[in-house]
Amino acid sequence: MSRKDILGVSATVPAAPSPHDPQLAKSRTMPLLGVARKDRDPATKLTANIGNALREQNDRVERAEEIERRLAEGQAVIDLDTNVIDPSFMQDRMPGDIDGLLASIKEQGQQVPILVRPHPQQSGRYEVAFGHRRLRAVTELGLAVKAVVRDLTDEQLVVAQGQENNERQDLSFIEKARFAARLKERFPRDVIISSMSVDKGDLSKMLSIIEALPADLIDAIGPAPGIGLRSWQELADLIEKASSADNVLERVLSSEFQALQSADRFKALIAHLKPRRLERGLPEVMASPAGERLAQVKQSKAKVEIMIDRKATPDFAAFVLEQLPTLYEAHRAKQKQKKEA
DNA sequence: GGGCGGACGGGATACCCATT
DNA sequence: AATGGGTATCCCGTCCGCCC
Repeated sequence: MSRKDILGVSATVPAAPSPHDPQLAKSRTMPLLGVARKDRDPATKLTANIGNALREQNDRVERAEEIERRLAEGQAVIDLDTNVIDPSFMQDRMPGDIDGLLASIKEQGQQVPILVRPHPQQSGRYEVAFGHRRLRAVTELGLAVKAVVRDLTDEQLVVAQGQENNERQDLSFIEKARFAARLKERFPRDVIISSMSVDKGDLSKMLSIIEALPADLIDAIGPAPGIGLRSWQELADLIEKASSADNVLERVLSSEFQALQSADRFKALIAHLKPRRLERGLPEVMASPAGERLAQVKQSKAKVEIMIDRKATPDFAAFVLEQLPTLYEAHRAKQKQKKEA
């Protein structure tokens, strides 16, 4: 699968704009430090006694130049004060446990930088494209955060955020689905598909699940790692069919449910909502009058599956197959008789 | 009899395609 | 765009044969 290397920080294809890059040529202000570049012509140098204030200013210019040089080389990782960083306008992850991350950063420092962009409305501030959890951990530890700064459009920001999530693959299905639903409020489907690397069919299902399930119910269940599309779809179907007396949300918020892990909470809810085995119709297991297990029967709207255990009744399966055409003929004859009657 | 490793099957998910 | 369904793949539990 080919992905846009929007970050320009890929190990194999480093983004290294040329010095004539129009992007660089036009950036004569330095958003990283909020200062404008002063041309250091000889006349400036002659004012040797210009005082500490100007010297400090030039120091900042030097540092900004260094940062811009490293940015141009696609490898700039800078330390930023966490107070000047805002979360992405597009939240993706439900609040979760960051203890492991905290311990790792405490021991080894922040190994992987976060990606930020200059805040589109407030100069001197930044917005996170990805690395929200790392930012939280570093903030809790009271450290400066290592960050890569990129000028990103809204679209690029969410694509970057989505791609990072996909590469980590630790976002649960429902978190991805919610992220997709949030993206849908602002972006066309093709942007969402490219951001999240999802199939359009799956995207459609994700969005319908989010529409079908009350937001507070999803919050109460939590991220439910390991629970995928089909399970959530099953829940949405069950919720739709649930009687009004069945106060599902209340049930999930009960202390009994909340004591469980998120995924177990989900499973418990499914078990709670699933109709008990039907009294009517064919039994799940067909048995002979003597109690011998003959076959297992699964029924759905579209089909009936009969599974015969070859070990238990070795010749029975072959016999049934052999008899099917005869049975069908008998069935047709019966239908014919009914019509004529 | 107990322990171990490979084969196997079932369940769940991801990916994909066809149809409406 | 929505929906339904098929296939591939992975994971996990169970079974079975082999060895000690």
